[in-house]
Amino acid sequence: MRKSQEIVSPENLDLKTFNIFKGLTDAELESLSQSLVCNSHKRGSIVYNEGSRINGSYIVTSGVLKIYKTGFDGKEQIIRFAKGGDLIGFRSIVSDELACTTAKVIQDAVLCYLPGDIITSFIKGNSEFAMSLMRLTCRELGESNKFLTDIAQKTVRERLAEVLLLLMDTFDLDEDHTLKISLTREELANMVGTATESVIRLLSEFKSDKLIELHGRKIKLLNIPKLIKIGNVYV
Amino acid sequence: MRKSQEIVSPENLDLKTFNIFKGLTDAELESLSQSLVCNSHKRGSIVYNEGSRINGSYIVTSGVLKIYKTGFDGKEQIIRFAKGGDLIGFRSIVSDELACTTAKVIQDAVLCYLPGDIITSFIKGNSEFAMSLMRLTCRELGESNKFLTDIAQKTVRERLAEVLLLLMDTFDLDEDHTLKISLTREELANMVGTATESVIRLLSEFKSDKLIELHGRKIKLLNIPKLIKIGNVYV
DNA sequence: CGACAGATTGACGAGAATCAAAAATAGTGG
DNA sequence: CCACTATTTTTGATTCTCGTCAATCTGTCG
Repeated sequence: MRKSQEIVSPENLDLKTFNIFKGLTDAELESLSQSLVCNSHKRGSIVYNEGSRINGSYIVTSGVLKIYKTGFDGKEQIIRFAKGGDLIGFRSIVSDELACTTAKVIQDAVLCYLPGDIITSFIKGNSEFAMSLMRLTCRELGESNKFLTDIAQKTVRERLAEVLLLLMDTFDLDEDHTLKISLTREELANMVGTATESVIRLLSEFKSDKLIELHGRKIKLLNIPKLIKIGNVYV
Repeated sequence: MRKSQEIVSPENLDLKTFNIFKGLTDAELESLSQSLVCNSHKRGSIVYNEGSRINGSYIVTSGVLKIYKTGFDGKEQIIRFAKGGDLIGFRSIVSDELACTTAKVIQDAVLCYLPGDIITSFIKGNSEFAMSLMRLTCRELGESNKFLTDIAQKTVRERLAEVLLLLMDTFDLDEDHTLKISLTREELANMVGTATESVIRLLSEFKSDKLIELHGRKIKLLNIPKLIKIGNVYV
């Protein structure tokens, strides 16, 4: 089973298109592109593991990854997804701790490795970069706290509706209102924080209520306002 | 009912003792102490409200605050506590968003206000400060993700044991193994993410099992290893 | 003393987890 | 491209944790 690790040339990569690098000078961008090593990773491959030491970060140029924690009984809790344009793994670099999540490819991806030293040197040398990285982290923290409250207080039904809407925001719908991302029922359950069977039952309830349509792993959203109402999602 | 807002002179405040300010130069510390306005806040007073715009941050010099989010049905979810030495409210400054939590005093506190501009200027001007603020945020993010997973996967019983241990780590025990912090049953429930009655029932179960002793709001930990086991808390 | 917030206990039901088994689908190798 | 296997999805039955409601009790404070 050949997985991941086919080198991709980073030359044709326009770093300026990555929001996070907007603040870098031309010289810094040059040194950045020198240090980048880009690889393609197949679905299923693990980029880094919870508990391991990470010495660098990865820029996602294409594909999708799930970032999750493993509970003490082995169940995964998906914290978020990463897609093209996202930077992953820098938390551990900055906080100087072991990785607190696992990053796994769920749609074939091209990732560019970025040594930790470069990140720290950019943070130290370029305050605008530092500020935007910090802004990113703070927003993520806000998200995480919101999600924490939802899981603690909302029912599974509410959370599932909310997750569908979240997936819509993150990955968009195609022309016919179908979520562009395909997840297994188990992955959905691991986002919602419930059992796979509960997700299945609720999805088919939503289907009978004409809120969604199911075609294998593809989910079509028929009635978004109602989903918003069910999920108690504001703004 | 006179609440909060008694001015306290900040002169006798040694900023160097605050970890977060370790990286600042003497000049910066000087300008910092010029800008500080310190007030005492009584139990029950709210420092800032979820959804409001914050223009500055607060250093906690003494006392305890709870930082919480309010769910759509009005129930509080406690995210964390802040005590002497902590900096609160800077997340919104950095991310340039409205406050995503409420900060409420639960033990009379002295707080020093710190204008947002100063924080941003320190971040921009002092890379060591930027780095340590970022480290703080990243650690908090790690915590939040861990807590998220726990709430999603652990039972109320496990979470209550874990919360008792967390309170031990955060606020210490006094000589006779009693938690130094006193919380209402409702506050405990809002940490654990459950109903008040459930906390009460489980606490009295723990008591019958000789794991804890209850004296009003004071909780004495009798069998910490067992609590660790129940809570599935590692390291 | 009376009022009030917080704590406690009991009864009950709903929501969700678990277990088991069958059906459908995807992935694999020849 | 087909057949075979493994994985995923689905459904049903059952159990049980936990939330809700209601009533009582306790302690505090003016």
